[in-house]
Amino acid sequence: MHDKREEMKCDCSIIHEEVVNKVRQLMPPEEKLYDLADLFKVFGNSTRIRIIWALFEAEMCVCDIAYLLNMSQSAISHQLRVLKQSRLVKRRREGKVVYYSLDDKHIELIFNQGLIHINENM
Amino acid sequence: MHDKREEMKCDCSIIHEEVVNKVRQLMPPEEKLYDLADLFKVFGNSTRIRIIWALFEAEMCVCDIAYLLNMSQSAISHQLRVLKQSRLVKRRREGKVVYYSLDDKHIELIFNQGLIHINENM
DNA sequence: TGAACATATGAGCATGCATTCATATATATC
DNA sequence: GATATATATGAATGCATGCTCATATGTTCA
Repeated sequence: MHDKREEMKCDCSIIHEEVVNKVRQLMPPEEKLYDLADLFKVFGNSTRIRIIWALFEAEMCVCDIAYLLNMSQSAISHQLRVLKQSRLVKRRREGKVVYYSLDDKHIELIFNQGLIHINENM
Repeated sequence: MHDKREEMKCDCSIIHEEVVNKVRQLMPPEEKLYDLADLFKVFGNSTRIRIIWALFEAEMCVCDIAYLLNMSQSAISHQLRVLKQSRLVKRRREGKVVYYSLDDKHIELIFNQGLIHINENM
């Protein structure tokens, strides 16, 4: 039997064990928090943010987006792939052209809350 | 006088100039979108997400958080620094111990929207 | 003052990620 | 089928970032 402390990565003594235990119970499952971080990771890039915001206003093809954001077609295409994999956008092919649009109703709410934060705190 | 196309980074012809112009007008200023991406970047890391969520439940010291998340004191301290710089947490010193708590009312709304997204889409 | 403890921080390292470049795929038109 | 155009994608590259390790700072107490 060895002391619990020896197993700990945190190299300090626990100070408020009761608080920690309470918090541990109240927190969402680890897995959810990892998923949440992954979602925000997608939003944490200005190119993707700008693509998403552009798609709030209208469905657009890859070329439109690249022109709008003044970036290469390839760069946009790579990022659209990321957004597609996160199921945030959907595509529709019409001949040679592929149109992208948003595939989620919550994004706008999340973004608007984010903007409120920014406008009040910076 | 040279063709507008030659200045473009996107190596394709524009297809829907009207749509692009409309969208350009409707989008928030570039700067806001960069700030928004920066905010989400902070949330896009599972350690920071877990710290923030823990602080929803109670004020805690660095040591508590490190123990709760089973991470080193140094790692937590570095991340608290990031959160502090983004004005998401505030600190209060009491002797040797520094207590951290949330410094923002919007975070919870943003996170809850994020969770709604995750729960419906995964 | 000096020892003990909580926290902060700089440097180094390893990994992740966004873009570019070259090229492949898909579709339409001749 | 051959060409042109829109999009997709793999590899390479350069930069950002999260953690560790060592150490500094700040505070208490003897």
